[in-house]
Amino acid sequence: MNEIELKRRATVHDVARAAGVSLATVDRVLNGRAGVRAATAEKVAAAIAAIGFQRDLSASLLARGRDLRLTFIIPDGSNEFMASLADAVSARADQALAERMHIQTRRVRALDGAALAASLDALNPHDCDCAIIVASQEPAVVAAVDAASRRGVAVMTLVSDLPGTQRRLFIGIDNVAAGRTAASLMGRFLPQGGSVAVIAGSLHLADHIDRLAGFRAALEAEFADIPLLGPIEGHDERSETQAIVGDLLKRHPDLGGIYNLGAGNGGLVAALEASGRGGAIRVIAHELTEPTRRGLRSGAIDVVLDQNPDGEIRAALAAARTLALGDNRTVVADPIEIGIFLRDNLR
Amino acid sequence: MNEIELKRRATVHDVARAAGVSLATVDRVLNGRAGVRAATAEKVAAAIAAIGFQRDLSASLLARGRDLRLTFIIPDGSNEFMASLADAVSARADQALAERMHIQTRRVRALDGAALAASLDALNPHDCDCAIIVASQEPAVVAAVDAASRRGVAVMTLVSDLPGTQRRLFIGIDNVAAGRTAASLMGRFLPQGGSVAVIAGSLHLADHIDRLAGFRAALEAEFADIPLLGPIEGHDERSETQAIVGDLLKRHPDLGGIYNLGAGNGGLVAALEASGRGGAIRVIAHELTEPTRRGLRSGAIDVVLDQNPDGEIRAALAAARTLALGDNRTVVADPIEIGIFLRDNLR
DNA sequence: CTGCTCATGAGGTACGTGCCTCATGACCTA
DNA sequence: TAGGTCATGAGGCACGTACCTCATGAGCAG
Repeated sequence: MNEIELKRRATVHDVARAAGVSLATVDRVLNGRAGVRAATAEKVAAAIAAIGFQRDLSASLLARGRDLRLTFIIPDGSNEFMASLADAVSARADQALAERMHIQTRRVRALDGAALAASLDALNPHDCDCAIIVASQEPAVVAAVDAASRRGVAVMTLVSDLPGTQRRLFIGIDNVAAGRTAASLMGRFLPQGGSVAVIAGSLHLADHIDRLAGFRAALEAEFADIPLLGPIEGHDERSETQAIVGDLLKRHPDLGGIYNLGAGNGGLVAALEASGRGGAIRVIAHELTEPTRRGLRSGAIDVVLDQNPDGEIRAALAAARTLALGDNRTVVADPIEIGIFLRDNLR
Repeated sequence: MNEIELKRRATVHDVARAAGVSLATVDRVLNGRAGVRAATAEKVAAAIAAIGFQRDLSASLLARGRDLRLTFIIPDGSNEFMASLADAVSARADQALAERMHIQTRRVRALDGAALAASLDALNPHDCDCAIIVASQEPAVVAAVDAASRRGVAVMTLVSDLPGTQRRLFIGIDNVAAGRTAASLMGRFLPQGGSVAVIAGSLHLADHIDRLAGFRAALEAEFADIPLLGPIEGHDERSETQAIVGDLLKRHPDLGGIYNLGAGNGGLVAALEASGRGGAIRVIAHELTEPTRRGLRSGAIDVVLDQNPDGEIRAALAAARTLALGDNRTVVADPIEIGIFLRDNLR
């Protein structure tokens, strides 16, 4: 009656038997070692497909006495979200180690393509299986990603993608959708006759570009009469963003809303509070961090769109494990959801 | 220069050495076998704590030639969310198997405590390490959960909790917060002078009770002048809910909003569309399923609060692995976020 | 002291995989 | 035909843990 041990996982032994070869040959094929005729390798590959063999990652790591080595490269600076991303990484480090994943984190100057590229160039497959980077779209970074990939260091992008490169996977939200959502909420909340200003961090960041595109498209489609100011680049810096917002508020008395699709929210909130126009302007920002939380509570910010750094790190770790199986099929990660936060559902 | 193999994970050998006992004794302690004096067990426990030993789950499962056995018990019926929960389980089955977790799913009649209890009673530790159930608050279920726990079958609750029992963990959203969020959005979106009706599935479900409490409290605090109708129980059934909504619309011409905190949304949307008052009533519902998606697109529903079944299953599997380490410390799971969906950010 | 129980140690095998050595035999070339 | 190269097989050891058997010695009751 009990259906215990119905199915047994296929092992390398099963593959050997099915392919009519020895264990050693299966091993040579699986681990890409030389000394196997193409025809024999074919037989083995066919057997693997036929019986649906999947390498046992844990046993493999155990046998090699080796942990998976991951390197996170995260922008440094006054961007609170990046800090929380780094925090999320260290919060997972212990759990990851228990699953034989060794995590290293490096911080590089934000929006500095050369620094990111240099950091990538320093990685070699001997001590890093996979690099997880927050990419900016610059030629040096593109080249470094492809070079790392050729060297045998898999690369995944986090938060901001780098399409058209050898990066194996992007972990992050659908930023076009995020921009659309911002537009739709802005349109609903905006008082009659106001204009909307858009602030971005950098137009070299894929995520910011995507948000802007989504925001523009949705606003045009649903609220075509709302005038748009910007985008203005605040470089994700607190002080620069503060200056921009202060200036906007001073020079545009008709300003009804601000969409900050980048970081620097400390400056955003400070400028709003200093202006005395706090609750009168509809403000949408990104990422639940200390300044945006404060802004939500005080009413300076109406909506925060969030991408849940902790969930992203979790997804990245899971994806890295899958990548490590050496699967050359496309790896898919669980999608990261866009969180919408109002004053009322603050975590 | 390279910092390879800085730290080695502690093994049972290290524990034996640190405690000054043999491997066999460490093994007896770790696996709760008899034949160890209390004083010796103490020494081993102290050594484990001192060197921070953590059992390697993968190696353990490998050695036992045994998968972790998990049983999901999910309500059956016309509740689309429960269907998507079951789908999420089967979607993860393969991946779980690759990590040596064997998943079984059972469906039992919704809101039928006796059926759920019987299903739990049928589980024995020989073929089930952990049961994951969607609980309803009934004495038979409480008893069955505690009995299973005593028998050696760990129990976790999913979606709807069962506090005051031996259940090891609850995986789900903060339903009080969800109710508060619904109230806050309803208050903002509601036209002047309308009343709000609340529909629940069952007041035996902890999640529904919590949502109701949160909704009431927040509405009272922020929008005390909005009259409340209900709660009316729709038993998470499509047709019953449809009848309730049709009746509400007919008998309350001043009705401004509906908060359906349970399921049966197919009926909700059908009744709204049939009434011709589609877009005029502010409607908030739970769970992104086929009917609520349709409702969002057509404008019949304004907001859907979602709890991401796929993420819940993932969290449940991760938690089950942690539980299996036999850790008697409290296990914590990643929190599940409340998703807020408007027409604009539909996945 | 004898005979017993019981805590503990010693050491083996197994799990699935990686990596190593060595032997064998087929085939090619000079 | 001799010598070489090369594909393949056979088998062992290791990783961290589980589980088994057997030996040893301490402690105790009679």
